[in-house]
Amino acid sequence: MNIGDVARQSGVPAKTIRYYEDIGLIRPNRSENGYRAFTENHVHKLAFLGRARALGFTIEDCRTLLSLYEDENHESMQVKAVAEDHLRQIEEKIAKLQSMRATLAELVEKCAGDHRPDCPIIEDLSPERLAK
Amino acid sequence: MNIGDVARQSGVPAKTIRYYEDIGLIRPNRSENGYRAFTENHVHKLAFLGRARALGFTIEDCRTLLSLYEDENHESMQVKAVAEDHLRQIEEKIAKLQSMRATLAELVEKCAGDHRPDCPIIEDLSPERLAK
DNA sequence: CATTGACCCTCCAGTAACTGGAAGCCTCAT
DNA sequence: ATGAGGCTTCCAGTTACTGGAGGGTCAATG
Repeated sequence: MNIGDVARQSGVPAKTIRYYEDIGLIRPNRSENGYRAFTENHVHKLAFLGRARALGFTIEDCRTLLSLYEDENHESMQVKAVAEDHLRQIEEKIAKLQSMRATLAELVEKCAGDHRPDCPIIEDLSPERLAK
Repeated sequence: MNIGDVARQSGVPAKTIRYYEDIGLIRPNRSENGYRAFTENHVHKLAFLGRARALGFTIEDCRTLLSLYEDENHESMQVKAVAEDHLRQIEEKIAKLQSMRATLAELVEKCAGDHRPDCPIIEDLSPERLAK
């Protein structure tokens, strides 16, 4: 199978597939003409990667998950550990963003948004406000 | 004032201050010895930048906000527009992360996390599940 | 007066995960 | 044989810094 077919079937862009080969996530063979030659298994792996990436796992996480996916004797606790760790990081990010949102939403609401210069947003960012 | 003092006073690391000069966010003078020479105004600007970055504004947003901050005749609607846009993007990110969290939390909960290989997380990521 | 330690300087490289684009084969159909 | 796609490699750019090497400067001390 050529890269285009694999891209269509897995949902992973050809460019990204080449990149994944570069960093050693997949290792397709080569045809005589120099084209990458993929198997069904590669399609599976790439779909797996696409799904994992969509869940926000890092490439390094993906590398780990992929090796567990391929390992018949993996223990579910290994997988769970990776996922739990990732979940924690997502929750941290959410918390940080929510705090930003709260501040921003408040400032935006207080700002008249008219032709005058007075603006609580700028004031909040300004250090002079501390001196007042 | 030297960069170290400014870093302490503004809370922005020296390394970052140099970077901000590189990309034209601030323009300190130079002393005869080649050291950057900062004024109080630079400290204000850097503190402003630090605050804006903490709220998640991009550097380009910061550039805009800084110029509005410096412009006596700015209109609050200009500021509000930038902030609203940013707020929208934050909300999008939150939504995306929350959706990831929901999926992940469910999978993590369902995973036994023991020595057996069976794992709903891996299964969810696997494309074979589609064939079943 | 020389040295030491704390500052400061300028590059250069690396981070994460791609993405776009140029230049140039390969293949198949007309 | 020619033209449209598809494939190849390699280089550069994205975001916002951060770390480090190699090397001046300054103030105080022995």
